[in-house]
Amino acid sequence: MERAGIRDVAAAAGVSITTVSDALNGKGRLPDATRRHVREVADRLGYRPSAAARTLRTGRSGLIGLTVTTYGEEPFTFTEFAYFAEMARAATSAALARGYALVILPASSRHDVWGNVALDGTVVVDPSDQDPVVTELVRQGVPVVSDGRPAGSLPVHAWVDNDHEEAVLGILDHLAEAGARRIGLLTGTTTDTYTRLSTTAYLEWCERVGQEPVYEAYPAHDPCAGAVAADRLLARPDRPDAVYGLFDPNGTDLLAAARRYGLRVPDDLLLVCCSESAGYAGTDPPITTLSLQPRRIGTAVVQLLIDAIEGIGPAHPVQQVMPTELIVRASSQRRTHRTTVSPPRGPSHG
Amino acid sequence: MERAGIRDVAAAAGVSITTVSDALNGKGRLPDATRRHVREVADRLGYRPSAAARTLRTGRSGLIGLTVTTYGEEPFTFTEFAYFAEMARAATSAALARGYALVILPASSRHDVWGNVALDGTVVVDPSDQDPVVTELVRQGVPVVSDGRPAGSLPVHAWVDNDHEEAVLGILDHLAEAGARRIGLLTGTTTDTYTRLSTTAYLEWCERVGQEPVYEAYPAHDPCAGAVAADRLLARPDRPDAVYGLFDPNGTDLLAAARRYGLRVPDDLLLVCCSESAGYAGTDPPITTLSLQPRRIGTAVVQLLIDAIEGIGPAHPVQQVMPTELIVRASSQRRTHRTTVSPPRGPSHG
DNA sequence: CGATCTTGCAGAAACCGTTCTTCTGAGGCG
DNA sequence: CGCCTCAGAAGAACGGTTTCTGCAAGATCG
Repeated sequence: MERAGIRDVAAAAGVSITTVSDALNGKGRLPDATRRHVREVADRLGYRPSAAARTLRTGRSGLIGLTVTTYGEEPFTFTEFAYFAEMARAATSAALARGYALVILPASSRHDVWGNVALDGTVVVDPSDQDPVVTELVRQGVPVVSDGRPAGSLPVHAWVDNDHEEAVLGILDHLAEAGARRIGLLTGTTTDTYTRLSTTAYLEWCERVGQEPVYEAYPAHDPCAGAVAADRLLARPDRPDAVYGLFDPNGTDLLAAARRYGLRVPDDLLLVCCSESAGYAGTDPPITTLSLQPRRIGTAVVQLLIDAIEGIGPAHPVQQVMPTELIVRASSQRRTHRTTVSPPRGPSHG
Repeated sequence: MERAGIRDVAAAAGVSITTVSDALNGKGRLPDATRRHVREVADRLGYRPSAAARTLRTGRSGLIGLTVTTYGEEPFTFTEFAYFAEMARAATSAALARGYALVILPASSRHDVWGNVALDGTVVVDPSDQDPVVTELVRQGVPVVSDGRPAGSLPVHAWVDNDHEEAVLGILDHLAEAGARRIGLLTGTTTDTYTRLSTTAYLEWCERVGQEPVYEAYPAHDPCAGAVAADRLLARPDRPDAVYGLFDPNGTDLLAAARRYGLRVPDDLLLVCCSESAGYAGTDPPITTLSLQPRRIGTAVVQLLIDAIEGIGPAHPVQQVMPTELIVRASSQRRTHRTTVSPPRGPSHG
């Protein structure tokens, strides 16, 4: 039982190949009767046009790459895990809704894999400086949209990102309002834009309010290093009374470290971390998190990319900044029965 | 600047198209000098073979589908979230290592998307009974391997699954050993194989040890229903003194419910749930979880699928049962809070 | 020294749907 | 009645690669 081709349909319907193609794709000038007849015959034969042939002729594959920079062997790291999963999920939905499918392609994939897939465009998550793969793609004229500001002068067609400075400043203010007097930061040693922007925002805030910065940096892609860094931060002589952790696992890391030092959260230590994990609603105490809203980002990135592929919208670079969301939980709110220092600005949260 | 085709390379190198193809793919009978020359010219011209043309000719796209049954709009549900993300990650790595890329294609995708992608094979996660997409794929001769036993008589080429009965029995024994006298179950109302096998294993165990079953079932794909069901379970007159929850969020749901009823974990209530979330190491108390080891499953599924695509290995259905891993934490231990890692009773150690 | 093999490469078919061009009547219009 | 237009449909080119077949020229062998 051979797969039916367009010729088979043409022969069975008693028309030409052209007519079949036109009838099925709604093109050409054909009377409805012919159209219906051809469609019916095609159905009866179980005809499915060959995706490969169509791609070859039209130059469109309907495939979008989802590229993520890798550390070591894994497609994405532990720290980015929940973020990436959510973002990929939203991107998949958005792409599908417009008739495209997503191909997962880590930047460090074997070169032959990249060469073997016909991509109409690519989403790049957190492109590293001068990423050779991205550079090559752009050179070939493949539309590229990035999640996260492209580092350096990577010539992407558009990017979507959060306003990381704004987010950090908001959190620091929130902690200060809750009574924090020395806010520490758990940050990364990597040079990516997220880490860099967040850290400088922290340093600027410290300078503005006149607080000595208290931070520890660690290699964020190492799943064990976070716990050690959290410990170091709380072991310092100038121990902070509030900490913001830039990476997803920092919440549990800091909570565990606090327990080891006999610090009660939020009484002795206020805690916030950046995470998409719903688990932080169930820790004891629940931890306040900053959500980067990966779903909105994933959707936006795909829309922008498909617009670029289909030649819709502005021909030149688009930059879209998405809001973040602070999910306030017990870890960043002092108990009401406790004597609170009057907050530096604004009324305290009820 | 047009993209260079194989003809351009042939012309520039002063040889035939055949020679270029052979030289670049290491086939044919060519002296090394010619090979080198052609390669050099191809490099100079920036020649990249067209993936579409190659696919058309060879019938191989190098693309593997990753299909997941959907509830509502989303590609995968909240309950399966962490599992799926881990599994997809492992599958991606495994596929890439063998030169294939993964395409994410929910079973409910628009039909045109399925038709527009040339797939060499598909991984189906938890195929539902008589899934029309899978049936169609198999009919077309596309290799299909499933994660989870296929329901009904879905004719997949191979499947990989955990031994769910074994796992449940192991957990129940573990809880009984920790002192549980009435073990409850939080289960689902869905008819999928995982839920069905786990529940019947529970019922059998109850019968064997002479315990009256105490369980609550809820629609697992509803993110809110779990909390309600957990509450119901602990509100019963015959309240259990230990609970196993079949789904990922059950741990936090049960913990919250226990708090509401003033039950201490593990003193008054022992808790275990099936989850891949690392967050359960950081709750108070840390919760014992059963890991289905999605990474091993994702890897195995892809290996099996690619073997089938490439015609390696047994021509007929393979069934591979993977071990689970019980990560014992404080929530299921009454005495010392030592953390051990042990698989449930091995099948051959009887 | 002719027959057979091997080497090095070229030509052309095949893959299969889309699109561009052309052809044929039929009907409208002057 | 002849010319023009246009609906309707057919034919052929096209896209880029792989692969099968073929052909000369030199090497080997009996």
